[in-house]
Amino acid sequence: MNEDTDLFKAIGDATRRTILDELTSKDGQTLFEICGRLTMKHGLASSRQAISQHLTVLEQAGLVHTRRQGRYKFHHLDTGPLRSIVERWPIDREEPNP
Amino acid sequence: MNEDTDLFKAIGDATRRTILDELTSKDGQTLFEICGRLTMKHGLASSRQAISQHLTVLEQAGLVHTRRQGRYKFHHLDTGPLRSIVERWPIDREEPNP
DNA sequence: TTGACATGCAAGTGGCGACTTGCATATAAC
DNA sequence: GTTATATGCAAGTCGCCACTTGCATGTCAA
Repeated sequence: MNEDTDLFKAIGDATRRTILDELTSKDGQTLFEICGRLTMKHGLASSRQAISQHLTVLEQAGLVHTRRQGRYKFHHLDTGPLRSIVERWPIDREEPNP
Repeated sequence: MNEDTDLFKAIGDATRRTILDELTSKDGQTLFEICGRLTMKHGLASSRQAISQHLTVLEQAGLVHTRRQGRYKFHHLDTGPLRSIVERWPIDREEPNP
């Protein structure tokens, strides 16, 4: 599976996009913290295992990097791969002023 | 199904991304023209019906607009919806010079 | 009008992916 | 050492989606 496939597959799932939103608002969360905040803030009721698998997919796509510390594993957002989308097709960056 | 779901689902398929590539290099193609060029240039061997269904998905996502003229139907690219991706997460637009 | 061309529609099939379930491992608190 | 905490792994289920198949509709040329 090539890089593009990994990337687009990763952002193709609504729960994974919400996880990216969560890491945008607070970077470096643990799995349990993400689970809790997804339930609280976003009303999602996904199990820990489901979220864990989502994080694995995001990591394979290079959108999330992890850092181990004792029994904790912190997840960090990296939007770098998303730039390839912007560069692939001609996107107008700014709306012209009316 | 909300807008985001349509958009990310649309670009989640490799064949549909190749169609967007094709329309980027030559806009306003008919279904048959797209089929031919996908086979020639990209080595894809998808049937006409499959491509037609892909174009429907792209149109639902707002990435492709169509224009009917007699028995022909021309397909036009619109990258506008892709901007929502750029705006959703903080993407560094430019690499800093080394 | 007859035939060729361009597209549309709808049911059926197969595989991939999201999610669950159950257990395992590792670290830290007591 | 014992228990609780945080995460990992793997098999199984189920629904969705890409693709096919077959036929229908509409347009233009002769």
